[in-house]
Amino acid sequence: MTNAPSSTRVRRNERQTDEQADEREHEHGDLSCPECTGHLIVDDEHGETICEDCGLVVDEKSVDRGPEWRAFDAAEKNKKSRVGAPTTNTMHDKGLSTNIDWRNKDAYGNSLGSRQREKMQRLRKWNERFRTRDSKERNLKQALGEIDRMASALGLPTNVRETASVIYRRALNEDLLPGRSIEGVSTACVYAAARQAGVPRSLDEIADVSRVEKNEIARTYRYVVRELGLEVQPADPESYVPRFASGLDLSDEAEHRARSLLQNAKEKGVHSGKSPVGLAAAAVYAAALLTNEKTTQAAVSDVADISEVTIRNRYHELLEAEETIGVA
DNA sequence: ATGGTTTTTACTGCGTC
DNA sequence: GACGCGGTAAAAACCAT
Repeated sequence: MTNAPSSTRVRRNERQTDEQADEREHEHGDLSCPECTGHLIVDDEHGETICEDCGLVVDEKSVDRGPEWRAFDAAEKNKKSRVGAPTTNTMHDKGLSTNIDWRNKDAYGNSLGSRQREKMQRLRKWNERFRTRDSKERNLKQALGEIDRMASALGLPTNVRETASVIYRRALNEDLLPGRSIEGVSTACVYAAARQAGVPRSLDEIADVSRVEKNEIARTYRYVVRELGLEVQPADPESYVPRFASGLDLSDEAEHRARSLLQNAKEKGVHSGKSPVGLAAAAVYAAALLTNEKTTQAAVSDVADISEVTIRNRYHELLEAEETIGVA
């Protein structure tokens, strides 16, 4: 940013958004503003002397020790601050938290007395406690953001997001996270939550909005489900029907038809071992034919992410099941 | 790792508009 | 001739063992 020394600038309300700013500003003796005779304040952060009342910038000679660029809120400010140790992403807290050495030596290398040693033990213990708690908070915050992002990308309702967050929290509390990425676990939580809520999304759809490989999602999902004892029934083909139907602009009648087709199939036990998505897609396609609504296999395959071949196979089976029911 | 099952890919033929 | 549909064989993916 070109720090043009304009003669009179006015800064209002742009000031201290965080604690640190408090210390940088202090009263500037008995000087008063040439404009309004208000108090002058030295703002070391920006190297300016400004009027407390009217915001007039009187002097801006001193060195700017503040953050690199302008910041519009506290978070951004922190990010752009020049101070602090270099951060690393390899540690859960980016290496910014306090570490207490395990050696019982003081700064000069002398051994500590027994009282001091005890004190250090207590400090270590508590420091550790706070540190891990903090890391969990941070972890959670990031995960929740991620969950929200994916959920809205998938058009999932808020109750699913909440379920996902709850699952995530549980995973976090049970220490399921170490060794797994936040991304992966939050994705798995979304997947699980969507299924539990009866609005399942296929692994492929999930993988599309996640930064994690499908394989890892599946693995993490199984792990989370197992460890948390989550009960997730195998996805019911019917739960896919509404989404596909509306994606194809089909009538309610067709949708209803698809459901009854599926129920029939269920009774005949046609659906064991087959992918529920395929069945649902086939049912939707068949229903569209039966209600004389225009659809193509290609269209269904597109909205359901299932190959046309599979749709054909399934929908033959569906119709067969329908006939045998009619005969029986 | 392996074998069995399901799904996908790729290709072909048929009928219709 | 392009399109929708049906079928097939081989490859790939998936799953339980």
